Amino acid sequence: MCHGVYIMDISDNTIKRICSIFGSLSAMEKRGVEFVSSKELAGYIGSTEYTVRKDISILGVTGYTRRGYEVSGLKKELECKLNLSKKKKACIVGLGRLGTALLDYEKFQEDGFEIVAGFDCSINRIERLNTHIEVFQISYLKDTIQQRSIELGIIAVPAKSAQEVADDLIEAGVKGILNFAPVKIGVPKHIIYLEMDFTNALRFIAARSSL
Amino acid sequence: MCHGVYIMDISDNTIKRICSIFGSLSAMEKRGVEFVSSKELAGYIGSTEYTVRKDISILGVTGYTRRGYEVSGLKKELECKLNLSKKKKACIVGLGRLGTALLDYEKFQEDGFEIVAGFDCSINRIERLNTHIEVFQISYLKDTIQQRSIELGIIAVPAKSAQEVADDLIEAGVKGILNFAPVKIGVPKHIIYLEMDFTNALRFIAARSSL
DNA sequence: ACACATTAGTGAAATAATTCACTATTATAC
DNA sequence: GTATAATAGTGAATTATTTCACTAATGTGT
Ligand SMILES: NC(=O)c1ccc[n+]([C@@H]2O[C@H](COP(=O)([O-])OP(=O)(O)OC[C@H]3O[C@@H](n4cnc5c(N)ncnc54)[C@H](O)[C@@H]3O)[C@@H](O)[C@H]2O)c1
Ligand SMILES: NC(=O)c1ccc[n+]([C@@H]2O[C@H](COP(=O)([O-])OP(=O)(O)OC[C@H]3O[C@@H](n4cnc5c(N)ncnc54)[C@H](O)[C@@H]3O)[C@@H](O)[C@H]2O)c1
Repeated sequence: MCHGVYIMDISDNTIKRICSIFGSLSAMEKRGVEFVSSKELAGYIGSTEYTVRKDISILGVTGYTRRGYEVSGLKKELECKLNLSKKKKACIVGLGRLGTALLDYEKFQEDGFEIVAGFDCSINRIERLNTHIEVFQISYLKDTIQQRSIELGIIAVPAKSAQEVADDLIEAGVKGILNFAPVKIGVPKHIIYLEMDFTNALRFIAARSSL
Repeated sequence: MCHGVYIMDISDNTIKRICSIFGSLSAMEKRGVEFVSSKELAGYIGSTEYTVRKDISILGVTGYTRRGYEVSGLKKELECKLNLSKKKKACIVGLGRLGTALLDYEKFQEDGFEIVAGFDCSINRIERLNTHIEVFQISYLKDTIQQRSIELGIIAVPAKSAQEVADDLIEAGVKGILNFAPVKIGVPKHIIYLEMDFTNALRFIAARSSL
């Protein structure tokens, strides 16, 4: 952690918005933008200027009156507060359609997430894969995670195997899990867990738009 | 809409939880489970029994004392209230690694979302695709959406094209958009919009676990 | 130099969401 | 049949979050 801020006291909503802000800042930095106001940031992330200012001030970061926030300065501060400066190693379990799409997605790398291994239970599938990431049979999961100090596990196996895979990942020592299988996985409190359920997303859109 | 409930007055949080509950109920129904308590449901979706009961009662659905909710009954009620009973037609724009993974994902079909078309700007790519879904060059987007009454658009193009694609989808008449490009798209108020940003998800996990 | 407009910072107010506390009901055990 | 325990339903209390209202600072135009 950086200094002065107890990130565990900050709400999930704030952390999620700060992550979005961070993404917007990266894009702006690339475009050479120097300053950005809370109002503009709010537009980029779909929030309000009040909330953006409060979120940023919760992290103890300040801007400049009449100019807003200095883009690369704010980005560095957020990086530090959110502990995003260090590259993080991740692995993907389940190298089917979705898993292989994720495997070679370059943007993870750009954003500091390095996919250093892929796992699948099917030797056939592994042998047929054409990727520059190293892929292993699932039985090597624990050893590989420990040898390479992999901290993040991404689950892309069928729902019925997801819990089992998660248990193995946790036993091997990952600190966080991103789950793409459409099922809620149980994890101990010290493991950070997030689910991306595309079907639920479509349901939400359908419900809200009363199709 | 069903009757008696004004879905637009219900909070996003409640709708999202109800969507998750719906997913859990589908799984339970398949396993032949007959009754489920608010406590169990809370466990499945990662919430509390109080919140689950309140959410369900907001929709005007009731359970049975000492037994909980009747699984298939509750599922039918939610289906009706959330307007999930009718099959919804969707299309995918951008048939790269992610788009093609989504294209043939059978579970969408099972859950009432029918992918009826795919679009890409690259003729080469389209010709090389091996799928049972019909795929088109992007210039056919508007006509196809209108002829087939497609109501949902799924965006899987690079970030820099996402806004343009969204504008075309909206002009063609979709009611909702699910965006996988890591950029916030601006849409008019009557369009339901949801973003799935995997990088932000990883950032959240990294921040929370202080890797 | 001065007035004005813009913008961050922030405590207070308002709003929203969750949790609690309690009631009523009913299945189960004895 | 009665006691008990489990569970939904729900208004009230609590807690969390967002929005507002105001201050202070400072860049811009005249
Ligand atoms: N394909 C999509 O677009 C999509 C969309 C939404 C959700 N999902 C979810 O993502 C997950 C993967 O989907 P997919 O379409 O890639 O499926 P898939 O069947 O193409 O691939 C699954 C892979 O997991 C491997 N696997 C199965 N059990 C395993 C285990 N115990 N350990 C290691 N590997 C194992 C299989 O060999 C296979 O390669 C599923 O849970 C699915 O519901 C996929
Ligand atoms: N691959 C992943 O695992 C992954 C993960 C997270 C996010 N994403 C996001 O999803 C999107 C797609 O990723 P991908 O890896 O599949 O990329 P990709 O480059 O493999 O595919 C993009 C496809 O979009 C097509 N395309 C480009 N511009 C278009 C336009 N204007 N109209 C129609 N088609 C167009 C291209 O021809 C290509 O087929 C990107 O925004 C990416 O950031 C992908």
